[in-house]
Amino acid sequence: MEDRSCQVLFPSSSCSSVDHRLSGDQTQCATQINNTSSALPHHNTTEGKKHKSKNKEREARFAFQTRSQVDILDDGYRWRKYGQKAVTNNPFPRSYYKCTEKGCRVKKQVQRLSGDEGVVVTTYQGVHTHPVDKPSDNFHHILTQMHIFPPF
DNA sequence: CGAATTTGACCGGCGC
DNA sequence: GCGCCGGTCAAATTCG
Repeated sequence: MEDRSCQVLFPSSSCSSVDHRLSGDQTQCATQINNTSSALPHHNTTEGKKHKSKNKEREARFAFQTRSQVDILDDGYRWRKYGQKAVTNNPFPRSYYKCTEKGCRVKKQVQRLSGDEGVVVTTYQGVHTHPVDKPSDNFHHILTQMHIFPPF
């Protein structure tokens, strides 16, 4: 376990099967508000076209722990925070990020270890479809890496 | 002015 | 069936 140069193995070509990606495009979130008469700002009654279940297959997950003081590690991609929730058994909240890349629906989860606030757990979900355009030398020492495979 | 962030609400699954 | 937990969206706000 020597630190060569803070090189992180991304799930690009390591995974055995690459057919995890959808071959078409079904999963499209067309959740758009086209009803202005709705007094309720939340979810329309006429909607309900959320294809979600059916394919319980989840994208491969890649998690690794790093020692950092900031939750936001610059890996060369731009992330947009879309949520923050506190998990039980953890004094620190978990942050949810999404890749701002067009067509790239990669999600990232950042969570601090309970007890060790110096350790940050970053979990990537999905794979990037675009290459990095920025040097990701900001990576700190990777403590542990783990590949989480979908239930099936 | 646009994009990113913040925060609260709601949904969906699971456990009891 | 209800409550809990985790995850996502969406409107408002702030930053650039």
